[in-house]
Amino acid sequence: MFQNLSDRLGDVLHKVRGQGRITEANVKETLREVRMALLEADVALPVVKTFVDQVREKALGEAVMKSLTPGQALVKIVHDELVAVMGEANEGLDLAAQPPAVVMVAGLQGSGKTTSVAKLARLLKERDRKKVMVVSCDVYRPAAIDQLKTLAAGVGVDFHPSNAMQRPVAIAQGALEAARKGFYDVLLVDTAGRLHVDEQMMDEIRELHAAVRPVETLFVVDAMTGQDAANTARAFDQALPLTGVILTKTDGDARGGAALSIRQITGKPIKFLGVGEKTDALEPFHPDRVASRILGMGDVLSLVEEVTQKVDRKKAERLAKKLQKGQGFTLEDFKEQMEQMQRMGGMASLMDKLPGMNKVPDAVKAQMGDRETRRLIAIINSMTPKEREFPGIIKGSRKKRIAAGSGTQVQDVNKLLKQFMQMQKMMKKMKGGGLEKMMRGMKGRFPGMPGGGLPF
RNA sequence: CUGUUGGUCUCCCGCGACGUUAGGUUGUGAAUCUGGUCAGGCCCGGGAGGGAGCAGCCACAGCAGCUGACACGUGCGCCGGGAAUCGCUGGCAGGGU
Repeated sequence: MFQNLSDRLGDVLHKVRGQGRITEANVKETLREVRMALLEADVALPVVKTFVDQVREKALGEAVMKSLTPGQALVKIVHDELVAVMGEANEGLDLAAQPPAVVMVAGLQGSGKTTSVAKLARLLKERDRKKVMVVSCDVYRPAAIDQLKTLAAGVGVDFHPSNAMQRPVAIAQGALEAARKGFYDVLLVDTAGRLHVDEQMMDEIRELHAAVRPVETLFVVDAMTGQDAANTARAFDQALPLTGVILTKTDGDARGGAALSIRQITGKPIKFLGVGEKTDALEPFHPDRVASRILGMGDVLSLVEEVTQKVDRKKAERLAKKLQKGQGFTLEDFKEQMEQMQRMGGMASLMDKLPGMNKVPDAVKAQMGDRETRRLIAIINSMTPKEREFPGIIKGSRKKRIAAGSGTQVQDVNKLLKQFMQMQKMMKKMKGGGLEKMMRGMKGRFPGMPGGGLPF
């Protein structure tokens, strides 16, 4: 995400990073380029202006000039300013109200409201252990209600039925009543997409808002609309008291203008980022982490959070214990590891968050990416349990069977076995160290990885 | 010597015992050369869709254990019934010397 912006800023700052001395002239030059980069990223002009001014003021202060590594200091200032622009700290949802806490979403057509509702429902259910109900008040778009119903079933939250013949306000009130009776913690209200110039529709949503009195009113907006996102948000805010923003489709947004502009223009915090199509692709918005990511410094914090959330603890522990007991690391374990990696969104999203990785060309990323991993998993899937346990028995005719069954070549099977042997050797070395040591070992190996420790 | 009556021997029938088999049942269950269903991966197709198919699962073959016939078998039983025999052996009755 934010690939272009990240590249541009990365280049600019790379130049100054190593410099031992910083003059007013090259600060000016640098800032000019930063400004260009931001404008190209479709960041709103006033935001760019204040941003650059702020950076200049601080950069010319004594702290930077006297610093032993002025380049580094400058980077830090840019980083801090980015954070400031985006709103300092992460703001979560405030659900402290008398349950059921109502959360309403609003936004333009096609911005991703319904999907965001589903994602949010899942997050609240899985991370915060809330009892969640969702309801759709979209009586205009065909099948909108069914869509939410399907999504709700997919993420395992309750859906309050409604149909296109009802009035939105009536639906919302009915749902609220049901949520109260069912002792739900949270009621998520999906609304129809609308334009802020459509008076009739804006009246409707005002009415809706008044009827359910949500504790959170989130504006859902497509990141790819750039600074326009900020403008529409502001327009909506004039009609409704928004409490925050969900920025969607950030995975496809190379520029980042929306993320950087919204806070400044509207004064509303971005609360979540939609980072993909699947229902687990919703991240809380942490300005500092996003700033780090933009500057190519990696977002190890998010990565760690994600790992702890998605790696199956029990399985990992079982594996660690098994290794400690000195039992072999089998193909089955190997497969499990790869599957976990897949669950984290594959290598691509993983590397997106690692420091220094944004210099790796996309082609390489793709190559070591999911496809290959999926094939490896497929190969192991074609083996019998015995073969997974004792790969030594896999000889010619077995290889032939496995290759045919998994749609690969015998060479691929050989390659996998070889990689597995290496992995096994590595595991043996780490025996006794437990999970932490294993993780540490892997982390150390990551940057120079191709051809190295991990099988990709 | 004759008659008679047992045992033995021989044969038949029954019962039993033992063995075997059909069947039942439980477990196990072929990497691939068994069937079904086929995740994943693969192939064809622009797509809609198709196709081959590994692992798994289910089943079947196989194997093992238990059970085991109103089915078959038995150098078996000193078990019952019958026939036959008078070869061997015992009892009883009558006659002769």
